[in-house]
Amino acid sequence: MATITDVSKRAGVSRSTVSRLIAGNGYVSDEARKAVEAAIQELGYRPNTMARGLRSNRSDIIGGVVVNVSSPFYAQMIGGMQETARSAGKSIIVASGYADREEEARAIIELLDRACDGLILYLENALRDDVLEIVARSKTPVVTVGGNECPPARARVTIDNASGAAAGMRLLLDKGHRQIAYLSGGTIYRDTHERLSGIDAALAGFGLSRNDIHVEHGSFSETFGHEATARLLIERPDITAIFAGDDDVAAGALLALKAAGKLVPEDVSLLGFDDNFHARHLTPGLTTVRQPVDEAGRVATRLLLAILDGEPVAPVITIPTELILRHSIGPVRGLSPTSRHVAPALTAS
Amino acid sequence: MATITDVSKRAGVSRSTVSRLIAGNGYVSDEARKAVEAAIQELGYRPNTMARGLRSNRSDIIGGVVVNVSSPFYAQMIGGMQETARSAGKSIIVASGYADREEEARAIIELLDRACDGLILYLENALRDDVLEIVARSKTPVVTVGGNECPPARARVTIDNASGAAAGMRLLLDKGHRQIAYLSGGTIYRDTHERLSGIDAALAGFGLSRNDIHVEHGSFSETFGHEATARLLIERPDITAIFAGDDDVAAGALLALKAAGKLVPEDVSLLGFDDNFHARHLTPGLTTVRQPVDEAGRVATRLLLAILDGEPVAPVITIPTELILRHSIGPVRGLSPTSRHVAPALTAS
DNA sequence: CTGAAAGCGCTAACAG
DNA sequence: CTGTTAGCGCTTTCAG
Repeated sequence: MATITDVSKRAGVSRSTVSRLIAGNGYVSDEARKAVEAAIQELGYRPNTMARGLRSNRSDIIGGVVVNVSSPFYAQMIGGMQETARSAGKSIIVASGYADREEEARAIIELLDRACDGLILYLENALRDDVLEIVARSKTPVVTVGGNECPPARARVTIDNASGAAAGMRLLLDKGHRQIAYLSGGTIYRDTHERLSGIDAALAGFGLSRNDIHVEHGSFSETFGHEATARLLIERPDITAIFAGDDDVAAGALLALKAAGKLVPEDVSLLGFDDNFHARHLTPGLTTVRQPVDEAGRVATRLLLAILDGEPVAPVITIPTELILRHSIGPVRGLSPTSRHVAPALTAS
Repeated sequence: MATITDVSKRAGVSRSTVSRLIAGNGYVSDEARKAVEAAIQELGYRPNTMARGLRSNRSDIIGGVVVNVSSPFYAQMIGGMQETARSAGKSIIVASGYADREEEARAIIELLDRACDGLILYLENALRDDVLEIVARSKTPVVTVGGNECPPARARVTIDNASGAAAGMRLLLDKGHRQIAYLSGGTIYRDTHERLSGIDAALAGFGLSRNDIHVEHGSFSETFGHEATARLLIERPDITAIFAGDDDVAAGALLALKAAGKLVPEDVSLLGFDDNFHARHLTPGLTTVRQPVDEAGRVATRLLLAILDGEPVAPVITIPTELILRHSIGPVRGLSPTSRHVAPALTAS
C-alpha cells in the first residue's frame, strides 16, 4: 500500500503538501497540485484511516445505538442515518442496545472505543452513571432520537407521538366510536406517556376524558395484543374500537378478533401505530399512525454533522407523524349504516 | 484520556508490560498484573483503537456489504453478523450496495479504507475489475453470502435455494396441482437459476418438466406479483397454484387474487419464498420457503473470524432452507374434496 | 505557498 | 518475565 511518503517522493514535494491537498486545507500551488494528483492516481494511493485518525483524533465514523438492529423499524432508521452520513463521507457503526440498560451501556462504550466522531442514540433506559461520565469526558457529541432524556445530548430528535395519537383517537371519535380500548405499551417508555397525553387531548375535544375509555398497559408485542383483545372480547363486548399501542399489538389484536369471528372494521375498528412493515399486508390493511423513522434517522444524522462542523443546532426537533388511512377503521356499528364503506385510502396501501 | 504511558507509570512498569497484559500475549508476572490492573481501573484507561490499529494493522472491525441495509431481510442478516462479531469483540460496519455494480464497488472501497479486518459480501453483481485488484492487494479476507461468485472470497455461504424450491414445488405437486405458474425473479440472479433447477428436479420426480408449468421472469417485487397474477387470471384461468419468486411477489399475487374474488387456497394455492417479515401477517398466512438469512449472517461471520484466526475453513457452506407450512396451500380444487382443509401448520404462525 | 520536525498512542522485536 | 527501542502513516505547527 502506497503511503503519503511515496506520493510526496513521486510528486517531488513534501509530505505536508500532499497532506494539505488531501485534507483540502492550506494553500497548494497549481503546479504542486497537478503533480500530487498525478502521483496519487498512478500509485493508487488511499490515505490510511488509522494513521489519520490517530493524529487528528477524528475517525469519520458515526456510532449509532438502536434497540435492535434486526428489527425492520430500526433498520429503516439506520438506512436513513447511513444515507445521510455517506453523503458527508462518513460511515456508521451500529450496535443494538436491546432495550436493556447494561447492553446499552456496553454498546455506547464499544462505539466510544471505536473513536466515533459522534453518537446517535435511540435508548430505552436512562444512561448508567459511569457511562454518562465517560461520554462526557470523551466530549463526543451526542444526538438522541425518540426515547428518553439523555443529559449529554446536544440535540434531540423526537417523533410527535402526542399529535399522532391525538389524530388517531380523533379519527375514532369522529367515526362515532365511544367504547374504545387503548392497548398501551409499558409506562416506562416516554412514548407511552406522550401518546396518552395526545389521547387525552383528543378526548377533551369531545368533552371526554381518559376515564371514558378503557386503557390497558402491557408491552409492545403481538402477544399482548392477542391476549388483551381475547380477554376484552369477553369482558367488554361493548367495545367498538381498539387503538393498539403499535402495529405489533394491532396484529395480535386482529388475530384475536378474527378468531372470535369478528369482522374488521364492520364489528370492531382497529387502529395501529408506527406503520411498521407489515401494516399494509394485514387484511384489512391497517389504518395506523406512521412514525417516519427513516426521516428521524436522517435528521439526527444531519444534526450531528452540523454539530461536528461547529454549527449551532436546534436542541429539539420534532418530526410530525402521519395518519395512514387504510381499511381497518369504519363507523361505529349502526351509527350510520349508509356510510359503512367509506374510509377512503389517502395513501395507497 | 489516560494513555498506556500513564498506566505504566502508575503501575511502575514499562509500557510493553501493560501492552502485553492488554493484548493477552506474552508473559506477565502476577505482581505486575495486579499493579497494572489496579492502575487501569483507577485511571479508567481504555486503549486507543486508532493507535493500536495503526501499529498492529488490525481494526477489529468487520465490514459488510448487503443489498440494502433498510430492508428487513438484510437487517436480519446484519443482526446475525453483529451478534457473532460482538462475541469476538469485533464491531461491524455495513454499507448498502443497492444491487448496483458501481455502488457495490464504492461500498467495498469505503470498507477497505476503514481498515476492516475482513469483509462479508452479499453482492448482486460481479466485482469491478479494479476493485478486485484492490481487494486482492489489501489481502483482506473475504467471505461471501448468497449471490454471485466472487473470486477473492476465501469462503462462501450459500443458501440452499435448489432444495428449497424443490421442496416447495413438490408440495404443490403432492397436493395435486398441475397447472402451476412460477413467477420468477430476473435471470441475472444466481438465486433464480438455482431455484429453477430445484423446480426442474421436483417436476422430474413427477415425470414432468419445466415445459409443463408456466414460468415467467419479472422482478422480486410486489408490483410484479400483482401484475403478473392479474394477467394470468385472464390468460390462464386454469392455473390452480402460483409459486412466487419471493414473499413480496406473493403479497402482490395475493392482492390480485383477492381483487378478482378468488379464495386462497380454495381457488388458487399460493407459495412464497424467503419467509420474509410479512409472510405470517398475510391472510391466509403464507406457506413459504424460509431462507435462514440470520443464520447465514452468523455462519459467514464465524467463517471470517476463523480465517482471521488462521484456522482452515470449508470453502463453501450451504445452509438448508425450510418449508414453512401456513395456510395458503390446499389440494387442487375438486381433487379430494374431503381433505379440503388439511394443510396443518407445522410451524406456528 | 512549502518543507522540516515533532509527535499522536500503541506494539513488536530484541536483548536482557 | 521485563524494559528499551524503533517506528506504524499521518497531521500540524512553525519557520522559511
